[in-house]
Amino acid sequence: MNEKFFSLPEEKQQAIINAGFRVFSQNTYKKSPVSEIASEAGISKSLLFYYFRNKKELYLFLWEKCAQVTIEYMREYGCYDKKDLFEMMYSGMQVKIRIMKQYPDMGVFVIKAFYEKDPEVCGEIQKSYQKLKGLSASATLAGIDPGQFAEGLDLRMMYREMYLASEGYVWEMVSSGKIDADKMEKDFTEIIEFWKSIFLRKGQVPGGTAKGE
Amino acid sequence: MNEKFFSLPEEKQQAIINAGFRVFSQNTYKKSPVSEIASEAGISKSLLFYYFRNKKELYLFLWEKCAQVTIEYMREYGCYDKKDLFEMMYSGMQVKIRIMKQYPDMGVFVIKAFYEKDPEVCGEIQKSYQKLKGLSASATLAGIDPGQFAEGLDLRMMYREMYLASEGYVWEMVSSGKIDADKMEKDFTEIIEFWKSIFLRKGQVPGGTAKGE
DNA sequence: ACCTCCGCTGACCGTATCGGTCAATTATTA
DNA sequence: TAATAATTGACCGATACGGTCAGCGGAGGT
Repeated sequence: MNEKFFSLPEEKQQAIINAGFRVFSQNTYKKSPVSEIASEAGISKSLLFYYFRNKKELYLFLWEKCAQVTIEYMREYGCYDKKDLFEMMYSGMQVKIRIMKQYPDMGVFVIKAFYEKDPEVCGEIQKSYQKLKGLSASATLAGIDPGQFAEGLDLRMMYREMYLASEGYVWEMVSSGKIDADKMEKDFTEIIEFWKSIFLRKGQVPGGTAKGE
Repeated sequence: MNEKFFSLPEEKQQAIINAGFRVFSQNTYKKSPVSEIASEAGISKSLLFYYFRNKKELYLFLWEKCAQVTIEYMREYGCYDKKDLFEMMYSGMQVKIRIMKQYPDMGVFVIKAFYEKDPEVCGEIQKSYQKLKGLSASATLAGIDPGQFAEGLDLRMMYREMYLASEGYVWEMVSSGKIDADKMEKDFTEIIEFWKSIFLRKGQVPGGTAKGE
């Protein structure tokens, strides 16, 4: 691809990227018109072909952008070095919110790309996915003090429950069409407070876990 | 549409319907080729145009099929007259499993159709949706005995939590590509048991709620 | 044997759209 | 103003689309 793309003003780059995410996430690879991406980004089709040699290159660039962005934000929000489970869930959700705010259609694009069947791209997609595999969520319960939780609580199920509920929440947001980052943050802290109220051992010093609020 | 469609063998009807769901759920209305639907259903394009006058009629038929199927199964599984909250969640999930089993792509089709922008169909979609509105989930917590739950539990949040987790679960299943009804049933009863263990008041007669197992 | 109905198809049509190119036009810089 | 870079509209060949239609082949009636 043409390196001059990166010297474009940030907003223009994002406009192009987001247009790509939108169109590719709404159609199959083959049925996604480059012209639609261009016009949605506010540039001509010719210019888009000036930055990216062809459709495939654009598509693969977007795919790699997803990985890059995810890793970058997870590092930025300190997802890798959280000790407290609730803090971990919280910063994980913050990353999702942050990404959805900046690239609203990235999430859907990722799964569509992952299951894309078109032989023109599916090979490269799968290959590049193998490289990233180890970095996946796979949040370990290791290193978490079990003593803080209510007696007899099944920790594995608790984690699964929290994971599913947060997935359900972003799914609800995604499919509702509109993304309100503030509301999401508010909703999710409420959910986390609820989790604390039901999962943590009763009779603890209030606010004694993590940073509290 | 041609009424002869309904005198087709059930399996052929379903093949056509599922092919429609698949193709329309993967592309925009305009970019969804009728020919692809036909070939996936194992019939010729001409025959498909024999049953449905045009693309729009096929699309709208599929849309109404969603409502019909949902209502039918919710009635069949007694979703409307469950007193116990966990039983309600359970039968609700059973309906989803049942539908996903028979029409794997219906769920995605519904939301895609709902947000379809194409002026050729979006008017009709919205109009017919208004008619169904009242029937939506909107599961009421009224009629549920609050005494059975743990002290100080926020019932509204509990319900929201359960709802989100189950949404998250079906989302996980849908996006994983493969649908294993047995596994889903097993997973979900496990989740419900977990809910009971954390939400119900402690020291109750074991198995005293609902039908237990 | 012939006719007729009917489920079903392949070939076809006019049009629209697609990926990609390129010469030309405009903005930028020196 | 000259040279260079950014940006575009028009264009091309190929293909895919929605929809039509004449006709095939088999089942039954006579």
